Amino acid sequence: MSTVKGARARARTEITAAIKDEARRQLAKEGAAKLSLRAVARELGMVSSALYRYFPSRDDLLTALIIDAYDSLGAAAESAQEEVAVAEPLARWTAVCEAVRGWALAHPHEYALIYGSPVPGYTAPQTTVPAAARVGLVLIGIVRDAHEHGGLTVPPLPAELLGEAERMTAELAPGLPPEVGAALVAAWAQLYGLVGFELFGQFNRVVEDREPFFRHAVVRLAHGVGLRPGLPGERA
Amino acid sequence: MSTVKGARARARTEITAAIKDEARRQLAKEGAAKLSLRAVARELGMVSSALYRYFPSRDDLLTALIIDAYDSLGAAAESAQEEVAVAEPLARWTAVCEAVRGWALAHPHEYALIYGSPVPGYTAPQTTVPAAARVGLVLIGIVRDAHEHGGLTVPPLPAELLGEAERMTAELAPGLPPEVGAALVAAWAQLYGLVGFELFGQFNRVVEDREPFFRHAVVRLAHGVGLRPGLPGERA
DNA sequence: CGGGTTGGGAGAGCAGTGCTCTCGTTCGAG
DNA sequence: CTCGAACGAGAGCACTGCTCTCCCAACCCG
Repeated sequence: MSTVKGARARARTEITAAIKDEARRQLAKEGAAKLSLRAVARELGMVSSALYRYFPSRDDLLTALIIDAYDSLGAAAESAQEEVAVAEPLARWTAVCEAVRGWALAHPHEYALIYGSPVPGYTAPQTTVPAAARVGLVLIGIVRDAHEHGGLTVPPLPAELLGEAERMTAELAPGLPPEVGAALVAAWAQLYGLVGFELFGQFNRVVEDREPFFRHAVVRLAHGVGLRPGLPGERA
Repeated sequence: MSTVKGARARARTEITAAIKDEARRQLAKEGAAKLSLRAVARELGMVSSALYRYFPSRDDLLTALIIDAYDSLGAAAESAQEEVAVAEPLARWTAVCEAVRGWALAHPHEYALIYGSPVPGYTAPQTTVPAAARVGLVLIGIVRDAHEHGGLTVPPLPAELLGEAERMTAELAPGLPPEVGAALVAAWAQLYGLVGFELFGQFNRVVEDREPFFRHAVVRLAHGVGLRPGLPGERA
């Protein structure tokens, strides 16, 4: 697709991109709360009302930025994963987690935009779902590989959780044991807790040397989903 | 303190409280972003400029609400703890975690205010620190009791983390082994991750039956800091 | 009791915001 | 070539946080 297109359509995509770029710049500098449509327009040399030809509202602009942020984070996670051999699932796991943390520290406001407090009443449109899922899919893939090659050991579930664990595992990681699926979702949320606490200042005056702390926490998270240091597959 | 006070001082504290109450109402209904000084003043039948006699800026009002929220959450955690015997640390742990989750679900916007994305450039004033620490202190207390009565088993730390773990444990939970201190801080952040993911909608279409999921995750968190189901103290 | 001090409410006003509407212009498909 | 759609400019509305000035009433002290 993306045929030659007339000058008008070309201009439209270019201007749309320019608006998003400028908005992202303001977002990175001042945060979502201070992102002003008028300021973006001003910086681009256009008048504020013209901007509404491209984004029907401020929320729509933010939504576009959210999708981009999810994609950027997902891409970071994917490329981190690809740099470690499949046969070393624990190393893959930690690499991905550290990539997530690194991305968050490099793009704090964008991380806050996607994982921080959502605007009340604002429910993310379905458009964001695929982009948002990418990091989760990476983690699922790592654990699935480990499961197929080596086997995972996770303590059994309490009876009250069994049904729900089976349901959600079947839906998002079919083939994995339900204990692993449940542990995976929990680990995902906990990873987000670790990153968020550091990013949002909750570790100030508590944890000083964050990298080793995070590394260790993430390894223990991996243990929680059954990934163990030695014997990942022996025979890849 | 708090002597009879003249009518003027009395009115001041009353009006200050009324402003906070109305602000809290708006916060609960619409969220922090839409909390408007003018709307608060309007609702109270005063003019907006009068409100600045009580709070020098919108941020100061928000800070007051943040402290109140921390205190309310801390009180919820403390009272949940007190309802379970000291001799059952694991039950205490889960009770406190569930109290935190319950409070968060009951006061989503206030939870977002304290644990969500902070306004960029806004660093929480030192005033908030004691209130913010209460939940952490409760968790530390539970683990300390368990450690003194029964003993905890936590895997050893990697060398690179030992020094930092000793430092932070000495500072906020002296007496505990450094492995436990580090695990505790991590568990605290992870608890926040679990609650945040549920609250901010990240579990939508993923986890449906949240209570058992949370309960199980929290028990495994407790295992991570060394709390084990049986033998907590035998002899309280 | 009386006068000065001060705390606090009222109002106007400034600069900024998101968003709407109207009015020309210009591009491009039929 | 023409006519409709896309687009930019500008004015304007309702709202925001915050400041400044004015003025009254409560308070403290002699």
